[in-house]
Amino acid sequence: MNQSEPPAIGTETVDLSLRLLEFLALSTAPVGLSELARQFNSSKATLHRHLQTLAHHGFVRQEATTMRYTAGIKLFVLGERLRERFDVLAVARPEMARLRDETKHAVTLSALVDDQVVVLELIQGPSFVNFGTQPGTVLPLHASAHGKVALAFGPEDLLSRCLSKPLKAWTPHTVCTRSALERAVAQVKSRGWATSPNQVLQGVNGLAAPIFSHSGAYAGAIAVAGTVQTVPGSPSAELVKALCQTAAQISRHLGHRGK
Amino acid sequence: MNQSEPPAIGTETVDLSLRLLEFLALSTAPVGLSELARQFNSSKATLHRHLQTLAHHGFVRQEATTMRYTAGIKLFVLGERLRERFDVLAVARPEMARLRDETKHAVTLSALVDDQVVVLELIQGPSFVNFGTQPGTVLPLHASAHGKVALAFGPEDLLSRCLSKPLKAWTPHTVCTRSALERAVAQVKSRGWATSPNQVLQGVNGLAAPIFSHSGAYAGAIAVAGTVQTVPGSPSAELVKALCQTAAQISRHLGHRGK
DNA sequence: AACCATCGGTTCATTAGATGAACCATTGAT
DNA sequence: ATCAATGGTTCATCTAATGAACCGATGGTT
Repeated sequence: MNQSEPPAIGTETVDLSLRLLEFLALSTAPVGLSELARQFNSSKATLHRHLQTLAHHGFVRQEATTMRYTAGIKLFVLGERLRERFDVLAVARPEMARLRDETKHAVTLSALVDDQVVVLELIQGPSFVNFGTQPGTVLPLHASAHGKVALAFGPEDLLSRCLSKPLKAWTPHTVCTRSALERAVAQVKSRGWATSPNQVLQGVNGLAAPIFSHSGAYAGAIAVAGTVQTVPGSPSAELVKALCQTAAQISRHLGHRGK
Repeated sequence: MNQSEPPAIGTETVDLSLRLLEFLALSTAPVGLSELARQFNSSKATLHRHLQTLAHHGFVRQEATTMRYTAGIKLFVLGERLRERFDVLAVARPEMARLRDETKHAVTLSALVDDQVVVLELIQGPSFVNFGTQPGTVLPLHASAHGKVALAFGPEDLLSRCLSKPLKAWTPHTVCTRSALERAVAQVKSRGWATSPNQVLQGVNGLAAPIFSHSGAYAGAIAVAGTVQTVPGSPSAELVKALCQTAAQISRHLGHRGK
């Protein structure tokens, strides 16, 4: 991440600040000035000024006691604002809650943003085990149920673009050969839903179905999540039906007409 | 926001980019390059380069069709990461869900970050009316139930700092004189909970109670929200009890000992 | 068709301003 | 007492951010 420094598109100064901001947002613990200077092999003076600016805008905050730096609350506040912009969310939420009550599973909603599958909402299951992916998570296209639905029903060229990059094997069971993925996507396309048993994490599974907008374009997906016991790789007809009906209902609310 | 340009702390270039980013995040519609150049009375070339850099990092994205700019998904992704850092949230969530089921009201959780009351989580009520403040919202200290709890149980000097700035009257009923607020906070302190009927919005009310961490420090507050009919300014003893017991339970989970 | 006013984007000479080596003042461990 | 850290600051140097002027497209208006 450091010694290469190949591209640095646009304004270099801003580039540094953004890398700095992202670094702090992803660090779990507060980081000191010198440590940061080392990480970015830049001078302390430079980073100090950058941090000042970031802090002045609330993007970064400095712990009063240790003088170390953390990401600030502004990032969270602005991020939440953005979420609202995905109008799928507003119409999907009540339906997701109903599906949760009906199936007793956690329900997640994803959308495709810049070729990335992003989790927008998680409705927790009634049990106390905290299943499901947190909002903001970016899911792999080839291994998650959400991702495979996106590949099947999203933009035409998404699959080819996905195949142009190496497919990471998250578990020994992850499908990561070109032909196997193509077959899997074809299956998803024909039956209208996707599962991903043991694909990203041993023992967990997702069952996802697509949502379409008024124009017929792919708008996202909803999924129920659980263990391979509760949500098997070959799920019960009732569960599939409940999921697909909810997805269809959301699509209808978005103005999608007919099958 | 433009012609004054008084301070510009730290690196000026970064300052511009951050203002740009925030502007885009708060705009509801995509904005064009020229429009942005006008807003920031800066040249198109400059803004273009800034936008390039922001886009390269995913903080900004350009609509393919209109060429206009919007805030990107990165802001949301990073923001969600931040939320996890507030460990109150993880332990509070199941308790909040229970309180919701028990009281049939929406339940919100707030924390104090840099003297700001920020809503971290909203558990929707069972009804379909979408009450409660969305996560990411910043609440006023003097007018919200969350805020008054923070004033009563948060840092010592918070009240004085709050009083040093003018108190905005959100409604005709908003308490915004120094003495009235001091009295209100004293009352909250003595009885352990706060309400805010008609304080920020006519007809709505909140009922909040504090959460304390293992060290005894103020960790945040939970509140139920509703109309003044369902959550009256003088709420029923049962409702207060349910709220306070839940808050105490969360405090206990955080390691808080005794009263 | 010709016109004009936009739009997003690019070029390049000028100089503002970002940079880092060297510098404090503290702190804590040895 | 020493030493190596820490966060923070200063200032001369020269990188690199800047904006006027430019291009090619687009879309109304006349």
